[in-house]
Amino acid sequence: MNYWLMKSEPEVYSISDLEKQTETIWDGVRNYQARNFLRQMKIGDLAFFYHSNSNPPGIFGLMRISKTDIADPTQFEPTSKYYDSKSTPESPRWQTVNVEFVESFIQPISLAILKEKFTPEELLLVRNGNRLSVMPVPEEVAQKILAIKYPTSA
DNA sequence: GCCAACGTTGGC
DNA sequence: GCCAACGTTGGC
Repeated sequence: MNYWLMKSEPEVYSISDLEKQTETIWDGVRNYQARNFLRQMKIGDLAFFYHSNSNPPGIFGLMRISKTDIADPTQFEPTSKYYDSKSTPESPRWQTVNVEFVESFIQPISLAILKEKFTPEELLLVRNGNRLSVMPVPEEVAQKILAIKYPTSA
């Protein structure tokens, strides 16, 4: 089982949207490095839901990968902003996954905290200038994030 | 709104 | 294949 971090602007799609919807397709990723990570995901993997362009930015919840290797349908829709004229259904360029809601953090973990706790080597997110919207999170780092989230009194 | 840090595009 | 111009991301 692997851990991931996936970004979304809450004004576009937030953890509470996912909570209401229960499950959604993570469409619209058009960056090859991010897509390559999406291709590596396995059913049952866990992903931190990161709010970008928000105040504060940070990890707001947790979700689970529920379906993998899906051709992103928006690449075939000419009216979509994610339309890719060079992609065909026979050989789709962009794959993605379905995610299902696990939990919304009562106390979100802000970017400031993440920068405090982790080095750029441990967590790609805190690397200066990083714009990747899908990235792996090492097991050890994921456990520490969950430990911050679950107080030690438990 | 500003701007740094990227990724992509396209001329050559 | 190089690289300048351009577009986008995302923190602040």
